[in-house]
Amino acid sequence: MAEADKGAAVLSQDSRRRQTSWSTAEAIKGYIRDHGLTSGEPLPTETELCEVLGVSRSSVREAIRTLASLDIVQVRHGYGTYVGGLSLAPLVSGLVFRGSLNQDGTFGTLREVLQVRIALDLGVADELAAHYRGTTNSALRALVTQMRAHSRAGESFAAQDGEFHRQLLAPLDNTLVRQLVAAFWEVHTNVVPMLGIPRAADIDSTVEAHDEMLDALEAGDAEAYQQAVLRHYAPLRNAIDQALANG
Amino acid sequence: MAEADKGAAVLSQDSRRRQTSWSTAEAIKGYIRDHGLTSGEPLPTETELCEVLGVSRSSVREAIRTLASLDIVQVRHGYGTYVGGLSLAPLVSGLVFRGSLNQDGTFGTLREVLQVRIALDLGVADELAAHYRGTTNSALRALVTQMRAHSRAGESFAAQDGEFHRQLLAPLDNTLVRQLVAAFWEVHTNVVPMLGIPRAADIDSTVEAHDEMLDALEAGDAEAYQQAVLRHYAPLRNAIDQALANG
DNA sequence: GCAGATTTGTTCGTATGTATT
DNA sequence: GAATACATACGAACAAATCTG
Repeated sequence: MAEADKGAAVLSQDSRRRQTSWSTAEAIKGYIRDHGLTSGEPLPTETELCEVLGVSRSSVREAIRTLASLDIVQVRHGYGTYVGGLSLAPLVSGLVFRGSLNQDGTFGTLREVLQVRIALDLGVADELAAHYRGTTNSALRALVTQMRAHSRAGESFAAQDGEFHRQLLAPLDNTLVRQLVAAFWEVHTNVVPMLGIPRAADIDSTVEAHDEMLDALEAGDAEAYQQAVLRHYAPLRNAIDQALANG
Repeated sequence: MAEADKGAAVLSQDSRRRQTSWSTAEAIKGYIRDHGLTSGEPLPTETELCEVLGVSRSSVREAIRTLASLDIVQVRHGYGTYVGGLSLAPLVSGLVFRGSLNQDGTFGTLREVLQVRIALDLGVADELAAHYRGTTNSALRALVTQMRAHSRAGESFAAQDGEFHRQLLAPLDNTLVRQLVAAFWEVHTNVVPMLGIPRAADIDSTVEAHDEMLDALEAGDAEAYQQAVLRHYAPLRNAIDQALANG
């Protein structure tokens, strides 16, 4: 585990260099790397790791718990420990917690998340337009139809919205971008209910913007897609600005 | 801790709902929230938390370790536990580990990180241009000068590059974006050395692109800034594409 | 469905290292 | 330097969950 340790260099090295729980976590990461394990494959049992690493079970457990919270390993009670999904779940829970700390921070977090979501959506315009040019996408259109129905009935369409964005970015050859977009969508939908903001009057335009985004992409027009993305986020952006101005 | 728990819903809810170490971590988060604690403020000692939460020390310790790995709390050996910086450190370490898993994944990770960095830099163009319009920034210019000197001497200028980007985005009224940019910069600089790629011949153009970015911003020209950003990343992008094609 | 083996989860007690006063 | 408070580490025991035959 020579070079890859540098990722943990964000922490104070010297003070933690000797601590067994820290080095144990690094050792387990090294074990995964050296044995070429990938997501879902089993790790040795806790007692086996104790022997291999030469530390007590308590230390192994704390190290495993640390790695589990980062989704590097996954523990199944009574069965075993496995390599985790390496997802962005820790990012989500951290940001949601940050947003839940205080009412001011909630609005601020949402505003900041919104700007990031917009930047990411705009940043993949070219790649998406190139992929969708000349295609027809009935599954995505169906989701918009469902969204429209729910919106007119005054109901939430979060599920369909999430699925739309997930499917829309599915062809992207960039796992990180897809995970980031999904993560910030999740933070977004978790933070919004904390605010108790009234249902925006112009929420319907968000639904229609999904259709416009798809229109633009199927026409291969990246710029029109970007404009539709901005219209898509406009109602929420207005609601936040208004709330920040009033509060 | 009613609604804010949803952030943890990414994990398998039912199986973890009853586990004390999981609920203990949630309880500590609730303690922080309910007492309005902010970064740097002290938490009760482990033994006090045991009494308040009614669980054993081991469970409290594992919960604290979980939260520490998410930078929600910070433990100072022999002194006490404090509310953490709520930084994006877990994101960095997770991505660096992902990049270290295998050689193929390293290039892939770098390529993906690069696309995200570009999207974020482009996404803040308007805000930066509005802020820098008509200003002169000697500190940033000095960093570019240092970069140029190091580059011509065949040395690394990573430190100055990181500082340049950090200072450039400092005026942004968006903590999340600044942290994300810094985090991905860190992942980037940690992953690159794993590849052993030769020094690109066109690396000098990266240095000059920093000057061009600043020129554009001081002129208030967001679009010129975006072009400079793309030029800034072009050498590395070429190196990656070439490596992916050859390997 | 049941019983037993395996594995993780929780707890306690004790000894040690570390930082502050 | 001494005293105090605290975190760190270890080992052992028992509880709970899961799989296998």
